[in-house]
Amino acid sequence: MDFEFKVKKFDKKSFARGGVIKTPHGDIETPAFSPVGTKATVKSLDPVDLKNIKTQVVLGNAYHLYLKPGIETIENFGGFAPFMGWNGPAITDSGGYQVSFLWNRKVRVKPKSKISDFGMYFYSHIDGSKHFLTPELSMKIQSVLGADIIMSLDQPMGYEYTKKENAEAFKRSLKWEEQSFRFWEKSRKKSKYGKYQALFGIIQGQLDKKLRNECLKFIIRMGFPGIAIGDETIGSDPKITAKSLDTIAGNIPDDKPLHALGLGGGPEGVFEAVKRGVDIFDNSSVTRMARTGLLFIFPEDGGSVENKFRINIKNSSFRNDKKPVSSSCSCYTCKTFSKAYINHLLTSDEILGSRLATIHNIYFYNNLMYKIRVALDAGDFLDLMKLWLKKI
RNA sequence: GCUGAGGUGGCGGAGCGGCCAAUCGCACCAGACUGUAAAUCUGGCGCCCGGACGGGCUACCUAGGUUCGAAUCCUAGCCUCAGCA
Repeated sequence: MDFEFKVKKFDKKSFARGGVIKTPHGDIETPAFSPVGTKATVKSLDPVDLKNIKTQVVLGNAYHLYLKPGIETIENFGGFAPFMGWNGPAITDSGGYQVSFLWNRKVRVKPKSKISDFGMYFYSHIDGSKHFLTPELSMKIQSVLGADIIMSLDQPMGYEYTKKENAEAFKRSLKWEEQSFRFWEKSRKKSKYGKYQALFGIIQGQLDKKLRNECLKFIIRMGFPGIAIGDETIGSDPKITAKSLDTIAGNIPDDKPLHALGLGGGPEGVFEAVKRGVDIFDNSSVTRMARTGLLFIFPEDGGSVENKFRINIKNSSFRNDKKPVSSSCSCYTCKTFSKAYINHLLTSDEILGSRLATIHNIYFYNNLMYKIRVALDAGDFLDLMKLWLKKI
């Protein structure tokens, strides 16, 4: 079997589930966190670091890697994971989010990208060159990137869209996802290197239960081996994330893993998501926050919903703090260094600071997911959640 | 000693009669951060009135002076730097 998702334990009081995703490059125990390695690097860490902090899978991006170094280079290395020296399971994103994001957010760059039913015109943020991203191209890129899990091309709905734009985006995503599926089938569901790639359909629809489920049914009907859920409502506010996931909680088939794209909201967001059936998720802010000084702390160290389970290590109050970032954390950073030292490194823009902080944050997340898996196995997931959030 | 240049907020450095509590950068203090265009971005940053607004006070080396009004002009002093002896 090339790809398989198996639930080992269903939580009796919620939609949470513990299981395993089997991929050509190894197993992923779920629920799992995937650090983001957009440009074929989890910023500041190497694969040995990643393994040491129990990383199971990394996520790369079609948009960025297509622009640089380009798929010809990646192909010479047999995929982006071998390129970066990572031999475990990998995921790639389709690029849909990136291009829409540019268009949607009106950020810094002109000209903006243009989206039609045929695909997305966009201008490279690196050299300004014009490109046209279609479902076919995204699939082609992702085939070369060679990840075990790949994403359909979509156009996420957005807060800043008008009603009409959102309706268009929704329809367009269904169309593109179907086209992605067809191209994937045509390439016999395999990467350029002959390994099976599991294509995930992405559920759109924001907080609209009808749209979400229409999309979900379509994905199930098509026969995608996995399901992803995305857009801004999965973002950084745990309450909205919960609302968003409530629209489809309980409707995910037992044999399809559910991936939350860009699941933010810290540990609270993770619990809310797992409770509603999320099996795997990625999030770029875990590593970005590390670099900017926001480090996660366990409840034993004072982490709570109120402080979002984190401290800002750059705050002057830590300048002379000899204690580790988290005394109940057994990552290399916490076992070896003081808060004062991490404070010093990050406020001095020393590169070691980024690395040590990133090690801690990813370890924290992987450890949290481990604790959740253990709790699921023991049948007391909601107790763990209550312990952390002081509520259910 | 002579000649020239200059002394501005923690630092660098604008301003050269009113629009100056003083551009800007750094540092500092906070905040934010979704499928990473992020070692990024945003805000604050003389003191006081709790924050904003508004207001008060003290300020541009020191001491005087000119002026309705001076960081900006004049005089003296002190100090720094460069060149020459």
